[in-house]
Amino acid sequence: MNDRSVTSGIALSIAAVERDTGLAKDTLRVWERRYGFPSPGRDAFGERSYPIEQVDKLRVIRRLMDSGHRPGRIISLSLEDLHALAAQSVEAPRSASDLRIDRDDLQRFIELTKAHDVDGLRSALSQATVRMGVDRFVVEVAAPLNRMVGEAWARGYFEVFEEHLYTESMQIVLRNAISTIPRTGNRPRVLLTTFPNESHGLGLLMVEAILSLEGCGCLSLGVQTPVWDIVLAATAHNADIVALSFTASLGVNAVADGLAELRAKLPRATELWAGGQNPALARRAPPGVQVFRELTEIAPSVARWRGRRV
Amino acid sequence: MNDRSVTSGIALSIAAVERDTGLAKDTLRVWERRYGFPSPGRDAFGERSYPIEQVDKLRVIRRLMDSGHRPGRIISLSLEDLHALAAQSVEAPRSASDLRIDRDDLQRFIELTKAHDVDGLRSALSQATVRMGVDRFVVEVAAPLNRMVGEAWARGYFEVFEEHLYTESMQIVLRNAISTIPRTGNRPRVLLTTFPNESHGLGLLMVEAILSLEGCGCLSLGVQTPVWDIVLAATAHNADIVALSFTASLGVNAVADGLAELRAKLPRATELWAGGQNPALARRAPPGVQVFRELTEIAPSVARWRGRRV
DNA sequence: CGAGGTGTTTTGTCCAAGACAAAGCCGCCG
DNA sequence: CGGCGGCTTTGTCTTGGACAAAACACCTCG
Repeated sequence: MNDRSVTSGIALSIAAVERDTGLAKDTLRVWERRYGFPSPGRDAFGERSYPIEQVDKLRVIRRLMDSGHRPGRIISLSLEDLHALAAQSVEAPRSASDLRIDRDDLQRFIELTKAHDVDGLRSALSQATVRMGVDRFVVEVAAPLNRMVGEAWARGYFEVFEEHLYTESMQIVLRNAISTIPRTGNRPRVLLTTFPNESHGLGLLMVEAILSLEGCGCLSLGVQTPVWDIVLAATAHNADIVALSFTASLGVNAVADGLAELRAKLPRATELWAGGQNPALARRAPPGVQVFRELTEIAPSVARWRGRRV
Repeated sequence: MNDRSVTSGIALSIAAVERDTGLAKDTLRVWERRYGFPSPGRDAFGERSYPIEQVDKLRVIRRLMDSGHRPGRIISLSLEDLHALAAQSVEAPRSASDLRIDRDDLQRFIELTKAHDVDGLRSALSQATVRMGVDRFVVEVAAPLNRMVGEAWARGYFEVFEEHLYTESMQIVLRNAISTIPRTGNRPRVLLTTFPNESHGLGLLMVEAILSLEGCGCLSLGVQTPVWDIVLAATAHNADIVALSFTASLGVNAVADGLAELRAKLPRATELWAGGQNPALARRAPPGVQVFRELTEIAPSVARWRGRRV
């Protein structure tokens, strides 16, 4: 219809800016009203027209927000200040599991990614899989590497597309590893998926690998399954356990509410397991939900489940 | 912040409906004002609350619009009338490639999915791959099957989770097939991805399979890469071609604008290829973009590219 | 010094009604 | 039959206001 989002090369429509930055139109207007930035010009029809430099700045701001900053504090900074902030941003606390890892070793994978050497990265990961075995690979390489990549991205060291390259490569290696695991059993039957708006699927694959090694029957729905459909699938498949994975991309409340709703709708006999880096899981566990902070807790939990079901 | 898109199980917020139907919030409000449908209730905060049945109807309407109908004409029809309309409009314009297909044969895969027999589905698909060869499998099974599943879902025959089961299985089979293809060359170098909000990645895998068979150098970024990052990746990887895949989940305008913007930002020497079921591609092709309506057009195009580069 | 509770600020999303250009459709005239 | 002008339909943009949830700051108690 209206082709108002035509990109003239020097200025973008509000719809184009929404696409490029991920900031909703409403948000762009309200920032303009409150903070005076962005301050788009107007085209011949009286509609907002964003100069490309402002869009670039919006992109940087968006990235800083993803790593914890709030717009009101940073929106008035200059572009250089923003970059400086991004550089010093992450000095985060290390969890216990990180300390066990030889980070220098993992650094190699980061460098391969940064060099865009996808083939090298993929074969290095594959070699690590066979050298270490799938279980150690998942726990000692995949999991901490995911975290490092996330940090590198938040710091601005990685572009979005480099994070995509990494994710795609790791996904291929993990899927490949899973397919090599012989089927040694099928109980408990585990249904794996994520909630809507949670599009990160690597966690799911890591869990699937570990569970398969433990002889569980895994059925993955991929990412973004609505709550009601999780219930339908669990019932249809007669699942013993529903396992969900959460990154920080989902709001704390969405996680808590979703888990509560799912718990209420699931048959009582079906267990609900949740894991991932989402802060909602670091707090008290919702009733009836088993929370996993480390991948290493999975195997003992499977053993316990089998103990209960003897 | 506000997580108003939480799905309460019986009614959805306007943001959730936008996600589920692909209809913009503004469009939903203006339809309500003009046509009286949808007519959402209001929650405790005075905000629109869409009953699930209305969302289903909206989905069907969206589907019909994609095949040429206009909202004002069909929005007041009953759900049965809409289904009847959908059924008869599917009969009519059959594309050339569909005629070659034995639909009864594909029906088997649909039934395996409906029976939730994931192992059966997966091995049937794998067998088809080796029996037919990867290229015929992609063109004659994967592509039409995707379309059938999409239709079955729009018609309400499939639940969301059943569509997920199918997608996950097909993905595994395709990835597996791709990994068996020996590397016979690396030009043209093709970068594969989708735009943000386009989360369907099967099209990408089908294209990757065909291109790999043609001896191209494929690099997939997975789904949902922002325009600017596609440019960065294409430059970094020195890509000859950027290939994008579009389902109907993306708005017609978003496709046209995004392609125009991407075309403007890419180096002139880099070609831009686009394919998929999105109605935007059925119209006139945007300047500087090569549109593919059938997977079979890919191989000749690769040959032509090589001819140009001799 | 940390855990937990309370008040305040920040922030994203929603709402209403109006406007208008682009695209689709219809009928007229050559 | 085909091109062209006018009418209708349709999606997106506009302004300014409102408000709940999240984040933060501060305080208190163990």
